[in-house]
Amino acid sequence: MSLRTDRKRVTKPPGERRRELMDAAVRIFAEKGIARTTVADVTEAAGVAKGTFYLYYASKEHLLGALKERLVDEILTHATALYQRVGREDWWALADATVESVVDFVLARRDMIHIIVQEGMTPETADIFRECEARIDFMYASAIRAGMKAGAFHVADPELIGRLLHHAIDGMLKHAILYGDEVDRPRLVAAATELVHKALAP
Amino acid sequence: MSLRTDRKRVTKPPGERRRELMDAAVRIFAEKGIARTTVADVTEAAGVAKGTFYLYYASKEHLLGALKERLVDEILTHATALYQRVGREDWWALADATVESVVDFVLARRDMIHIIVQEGMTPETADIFRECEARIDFMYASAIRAGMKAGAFHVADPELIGRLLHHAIDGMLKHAILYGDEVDRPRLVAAATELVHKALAP
Amino acid sequence: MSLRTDRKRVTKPPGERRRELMDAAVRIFAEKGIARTTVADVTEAAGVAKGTFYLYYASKEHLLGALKERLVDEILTHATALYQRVGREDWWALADATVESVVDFVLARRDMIHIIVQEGMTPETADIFRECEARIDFMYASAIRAGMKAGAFHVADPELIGRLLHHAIDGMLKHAILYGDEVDRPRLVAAATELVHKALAP
Amino acid sequence: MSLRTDRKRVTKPPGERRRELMDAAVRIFAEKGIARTTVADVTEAAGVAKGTFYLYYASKEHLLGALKERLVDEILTHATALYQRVGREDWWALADATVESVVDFVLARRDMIHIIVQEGMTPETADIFRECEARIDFMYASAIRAGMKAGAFHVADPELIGRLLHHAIDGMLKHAILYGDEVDRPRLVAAATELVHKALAP
DNA sequence: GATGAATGAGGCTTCATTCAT
DNA sequence: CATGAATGAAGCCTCATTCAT
Repeated sequence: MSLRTDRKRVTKPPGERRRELMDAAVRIFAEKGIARTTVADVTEAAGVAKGTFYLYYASKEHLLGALKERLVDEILTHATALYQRVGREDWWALADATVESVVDFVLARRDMIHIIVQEGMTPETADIFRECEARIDFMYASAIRAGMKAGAFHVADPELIGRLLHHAIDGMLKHAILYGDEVDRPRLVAAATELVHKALAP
Repeated sequence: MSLRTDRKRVTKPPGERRRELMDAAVRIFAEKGIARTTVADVTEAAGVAKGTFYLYYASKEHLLGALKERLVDEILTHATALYQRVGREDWWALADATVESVVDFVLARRDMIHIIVQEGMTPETADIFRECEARIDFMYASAIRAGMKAGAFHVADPELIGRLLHHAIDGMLKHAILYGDEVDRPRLVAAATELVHKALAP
Repeated sequence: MSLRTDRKRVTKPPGERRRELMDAAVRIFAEKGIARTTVADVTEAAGVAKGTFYLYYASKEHLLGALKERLVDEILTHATALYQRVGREDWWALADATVESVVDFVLARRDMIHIIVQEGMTPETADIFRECEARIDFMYASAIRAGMKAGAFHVADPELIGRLLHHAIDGMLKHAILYGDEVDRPRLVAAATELVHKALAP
Repeated sequence: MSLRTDRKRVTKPPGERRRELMDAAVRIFAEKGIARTTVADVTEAAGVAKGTFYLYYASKEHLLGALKERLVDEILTHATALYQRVGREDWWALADATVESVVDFVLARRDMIHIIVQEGMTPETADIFRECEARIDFMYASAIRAGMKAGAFHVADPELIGRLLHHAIDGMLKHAILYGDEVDRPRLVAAATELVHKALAP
């Protein structure tokens, strides 16, 4: 009945092992919750011995921190790429592209988002997210302001409208992920686009 | 000879004890997180002995369940009250009142919302929230549809727009609660109202 | 084959439990060494559950600290009692009594001394022993000086001679305890007394 | 790509490697205690990889054994050299020389003595020390007896007096080493010599 | 009902030792 | 010979839960 793989002792480059542990952790954390996941669960899923975990992370908490940082990096990279396009193309096309891009970005990271939504915010790690959100809010606000200057958009409070729209889409997706709902992407994109258009239209 | 607080052995009506435990739990959970809060922390905050806890709740998990149920009840009561007003008064006034009402409802429950946002969603308790959200979504969608029928509103996808608007405001508030931000209520209400108006306007 | 006592849940006064844990610890530590003794060993010997240990001591290290403090207290009490007699009785009789008394004191605490000799000095706990030894050295030196003033003793360096004599007897006893040797008390007392007499004689 | 010290793969004669490991171990053991020192600490201090350790010692325990044996060998060599002089020179000069020689021997091995005093006596290794001490005690006793036969010394119990004097000086030094005290060598030698003279004088 | 000492399962972490390179 | 990533047994400690008073 033993599932013990009778592991062969395999040495891998540190980067790869790290990634394997991270990926295994994301999978298991999303599946059963962080609190209910033991380090043993993670290492088993990653196919390594329990001790190996501590070669790469000082504790479960540290692994979580690394996961969050990775997500934050990806978010910022993604957001920055979109932000670069501001002013270089049609304002409404960019708005539409942003909606779609955000939807796809989040859906491509269901597990990780699930973790965050489920129980991800300890006082210690809240900071990196707050910082991340602040930067994104700034980009949204700046983009809206630029669009207003160009005469394309008009809103009374660019900053808050940006954040409200952000939360609208984000909240929708997180809700679906949290409850394991199927997402009707085209319909969601259509509705979100409608909302954004109406919100930004002069 | 005990060095502990020489607690008096006080008998209280079950309802009151229950409420005391719940309130203490909400306070402490919000403060240091559910996982990091022990049953002893809760009973200490409630001013009772550890064993007393188990006279009222079968487990820490059950207390959490009770807390969530209480919140869900309040949410539904609140939403239902608003929903009763549909069709009986001016559509835009009702929309505005709803925005304000939701904002106040959430802000009045910072601690409990903090708990939920932070780490409150276990697979077991997800169901009651999903159910709750579903009902609310239904009310929003119904109200919007009614408003459309009355010629006041116009949207392409009442259901999704309702949910998007809901998440816009909700997400905004949760974000503030999670990061302990001060909320500029008038400004938030103004921006949210602007968004709702634009979104529902024909 | 199970030796599990199927422990009855017994509540005892804190002082008694503490003492039981201490006594069990001294026994086991002396028997198999501190490093090789686990908390489980101690609790088993004390007839309590593992968790009970932590109701009384924060860690194995803390228990050790408490044991050492207890020993230091006993040593100082004993030394002080002897020191009170200085000047009130015959100088040589007091010297003889001191020798005997020290021998008996140490032999009555074989286990605890064993622990100390074996591996008892961590940087953290060294301080309380250094302090203890300093006080005792002071008493010996003072007593010898007093005896000199009274014309009974004569030594060139009262302080160092006091310490040398102290170490002579102490080292002898610790050696015997460490190696589990039988101690021929009368012979040891006779030899030590001879040494002390010759050392202090004018 | 490694972030570690890029150690060169150096092959050294076994004797040298052994000595390097021993010396590193003595240094680190004395510094932080045996229990708190890991094999990794030792190899790091010795500038070799962890695995290399096991090419030279079967276990941490074995290294400790080797260390102790080395000390015991040195002690016996030293003691034997002194013992050879018995009967060939002035009795009191030899006594004085012995005192000085012992003081210097111990002080030259502070670290190793520290290790022994601190926590070095396991049931397994106690034997080699007991044997060592027995031989030394025998030499002292024999020397004193010879001195008595020659009319130079007089004591009632040569064996015990020898051991007491031995412990007097030894204990003094160990105490200083254990607590990191500075040793006033001339004063200590003077006092110890005084004691020895008085003790052995007829 | 109320208490809080006692319990012990279970998770975290360390580190001596192994072994593929 | 030398390396150091990998292993996993072993121990520490926490804390939800029980139960004798």
